[in-house]
Amino acid sequence: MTPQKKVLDFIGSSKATKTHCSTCSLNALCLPIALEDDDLDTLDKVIKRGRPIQKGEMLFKQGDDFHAIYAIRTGAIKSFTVAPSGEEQITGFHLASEITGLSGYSEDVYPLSAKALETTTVCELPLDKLEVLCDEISGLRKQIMRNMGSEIRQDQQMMLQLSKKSADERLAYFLLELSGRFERRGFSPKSFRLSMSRVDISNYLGLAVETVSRIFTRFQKNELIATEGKEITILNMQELNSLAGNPNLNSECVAQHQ
Amino acid sequence: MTPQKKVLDFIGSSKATKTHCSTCSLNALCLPIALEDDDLDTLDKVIKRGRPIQKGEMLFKQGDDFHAIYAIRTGAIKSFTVAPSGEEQITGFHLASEITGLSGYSEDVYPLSAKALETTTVCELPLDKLEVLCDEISGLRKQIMRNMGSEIRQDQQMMLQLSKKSADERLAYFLLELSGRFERRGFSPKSFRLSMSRVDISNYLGLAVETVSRIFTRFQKNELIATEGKEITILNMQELNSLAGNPNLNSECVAQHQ
DNA sequence: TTCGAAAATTGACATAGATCAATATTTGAA
DNA sequence: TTCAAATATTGATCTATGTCAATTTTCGAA
Repeated sequence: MTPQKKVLDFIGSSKATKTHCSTCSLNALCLPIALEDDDLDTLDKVIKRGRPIQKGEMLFKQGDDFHAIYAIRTGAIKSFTVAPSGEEQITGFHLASEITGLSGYSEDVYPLSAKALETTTVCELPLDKLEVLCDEISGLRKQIMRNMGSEIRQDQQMMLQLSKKSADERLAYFLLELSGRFERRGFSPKSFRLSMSRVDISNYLGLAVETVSRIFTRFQKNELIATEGKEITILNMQELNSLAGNPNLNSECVAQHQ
Repeated sequence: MTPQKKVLDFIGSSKATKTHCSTCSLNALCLPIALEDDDLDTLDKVIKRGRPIQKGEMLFKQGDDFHAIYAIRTGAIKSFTVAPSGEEQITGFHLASEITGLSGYSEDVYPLSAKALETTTVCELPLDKLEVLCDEISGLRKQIMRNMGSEIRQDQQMMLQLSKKSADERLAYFLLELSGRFERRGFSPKSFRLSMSRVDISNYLGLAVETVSRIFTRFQKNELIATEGKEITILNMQELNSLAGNPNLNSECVAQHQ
């Protein structure tokens, strides 16, 4: 595995750091190329590090001019579209180290809004500067396209969940998917913070709040998970996985014939 | 509105044509820049125009190496993922003039399969050549990213449909969305070919075949649509629109206070 | 043109999860 | 610390749509 420079580590620091990651996170802006120091400096000049965004504040709004993409340094945000009828649909949650705003590429305005779920700090990558950089640094272009590809893949995965899976399967999938993202960020996949409300979760999963709440309690009764405030602990990963319809995802040694 | 060169018109012909389109289709590779003749020649050398693909044949398969994106010249294809559990989920239909295979950018293999719904001809744009071209022609890169952005937007729209809308609303939305795509291709939005089966439609919309079938008959009884073989005619666009939850989408003159 | 298989339609019934309603718990501002 | 508002949980129904089953229609090969 080629060492990869994590641009986000760089973005996160005021000076260029040269951390490497062995596996590339689905959504992080990991570059499969080594950036020259010059390029790092250029990038540094381009990045805007703004004030923290408070819980409930908007990062950008549906219909705003598409002027930047954002790398999240700390915190979490939710993205959602609002239909002409007024219905809101949460299209995704973004955690630290992930990129948001990419769908703006569709037509020069953001087709969705992004709101902070907790106090959040971001790096703004202004589009005009990024455009120039993309032409200069071919690897950067590739990596942004890779990120967009991942978002497409993730959304299509979600379509499958929404159209084919039961409520139990959806919640199990949701928790495991989150868990995996924390793991890739180097945190424990067993215990993490659920910064979104039950309403947000139910909206995202296409279920009623009551249904989600009921399943949470049942999962706890069955000792699949434990919750304490916003913290959640996954007690039985194996079982949760099979519930989610992934017979043996995280199992290292479930050897079976055939 | 700036005249835009339709690369697909070019791709469709053996010699460079210079057609323009006034409005840019959501998914077509319309360039908002004018290509130089040199660039057109370069592009011409890159494009592979293969044998027609017969109904039921695969264009590419989930897990195949990501080596090309495809512009559809004639015909129609469906894209679908198959979950570890074996369930299939159709993630989209692609008609002539649209681009498919973009989600391959996520991780060097196609995360989904594409199968022809009828005899289909495509232009293959090999990735390696395209990469080089993207570096040379900045507008090309932008346009491909725009296409990816549109796909994200479309998928997220679909998430809303799948998680919030009733069966009636979904089918109405589906028909209108298709209609719109035909219109943008310069065909009648009122009468077009439904090349996908009821099973395909139901799978895509997250419904049972029986439900879709029932709604088709009901829509016909209510004189919203008429079908004859694979041809469908939209009789009452207005009503269908309000059913789909878009109170006044195509209405030019539904002026209302507020 | 005919025939068998695949696709579509229609009907009867079952159920997962929505909805409505009441209560409990958490949060955060004073 | 206290209290009101927001959020979450639990219970009792109701319903849209899935499932199973039986025709009917369409399609494509011989």
